[in-house]
Amino acid sequence: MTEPALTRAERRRRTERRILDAARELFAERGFERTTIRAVAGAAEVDPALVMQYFGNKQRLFGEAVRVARPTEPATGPDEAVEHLLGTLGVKMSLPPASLAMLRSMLTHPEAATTARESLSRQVEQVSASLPGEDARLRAALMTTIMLGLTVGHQLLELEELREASREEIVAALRPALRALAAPEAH
Amino acid sequence: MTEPALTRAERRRRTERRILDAARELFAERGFERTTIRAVAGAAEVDPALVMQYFGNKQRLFGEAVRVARPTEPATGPDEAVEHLLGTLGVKMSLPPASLAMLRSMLTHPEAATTARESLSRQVEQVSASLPGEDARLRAALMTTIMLGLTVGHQLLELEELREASREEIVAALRPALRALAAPEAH
DNA sequence: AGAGTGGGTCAACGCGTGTAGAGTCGGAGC
DNA sequence: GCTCCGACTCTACACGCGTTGACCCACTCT
Repeated sequence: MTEPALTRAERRRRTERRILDAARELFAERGFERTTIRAVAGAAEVDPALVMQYFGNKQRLFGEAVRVARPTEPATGPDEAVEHLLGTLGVKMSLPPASLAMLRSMLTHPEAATTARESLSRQVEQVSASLPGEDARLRAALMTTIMLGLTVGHQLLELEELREASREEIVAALRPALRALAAPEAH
Repeated sequence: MTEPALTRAERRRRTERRILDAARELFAERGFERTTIRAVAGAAEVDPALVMQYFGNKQRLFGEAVRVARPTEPATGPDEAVEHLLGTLGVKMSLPPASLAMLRSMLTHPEAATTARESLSRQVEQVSASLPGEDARLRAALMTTIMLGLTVGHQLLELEELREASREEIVAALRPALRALAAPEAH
């Protein structure tokens, strides 16, 4: 019938990707502890042992699932920093599953916590560089944690009060608050 | 020697409290999944079976450990709402262990998530009532999630950038941002 | 066509967990 | 002073987990 025409390497990458996608989804949904290798294998329609064969152990699977490309943009000025942060809230306010997986587990899994800290520190550094004032670092940290709180509340806790607002409404309401932190003198 | 003079009921309450304190501490530190009944019993210097006898099962133990008195203060005005939120950050920015235990597990434990949602919704409602404007509810939600992000970043993730600042510095830096949300017209 | 590689499965092990029930023992009550 | 009660412990069970090693079988290569 239809030619499968899948080389070995292709098949391998395809199932490896299926496993990784399933893992990301489950980690994002339930966190590290509540996600079992068996569940991942089931979602990927694969034997649990194959997951081990590909990724060694659960921890490494998590590490791979959570790995995400991180584009670093240069700093310009306070207003641009604010808009860049607000732009972080993608269309329909959804982060990539890999990031959600990491965030979901950051409070209960040591390695996820480390990854989250590093990622947040980078963002603080980046934002801080484009802010004026001596306490720029603290204000950048506050701006970053504001975005963190918003993401946690909206994506992970799924708070009604946030879910019933559109992205634009949230951005519009939040902008003044971030501006107040970005340029404290000019209020 | 020294009179123990502990009645049965007293002894019982004392050990029950030791268990509950140990549970709170461990839940706050490691979250629900990583905290074992055996570890709680060990920390309370008690047999694991006694924990079961007192609290029935792990879930109920968690529920008891997380239970916290919730004072509801009446709403007055936007400025008071801001100061009330800022006042939430207690001395040295530490929440009661029961609250930390709940927060630690809110992303990975369904029941903790529900409790967190309810608690946050109450706060949104309360703040919202003292804000002007039609989108008061959204702005109140944003103010609440800002505090949530700060608590998560400071208490649970222990971000350096926040830890190296004093409570007063944080309050001072954050106030304008909250004010911008509380009274959007008067900027 | 035959050998061999490698993607994939099967069955099982060891461990730690939450949990249950029988048992112990010292102080309280008559 | 004997008995009972209740705080507390001991032992064990069943289950689900991460993980392992042997195995199978289709496709590729010569």
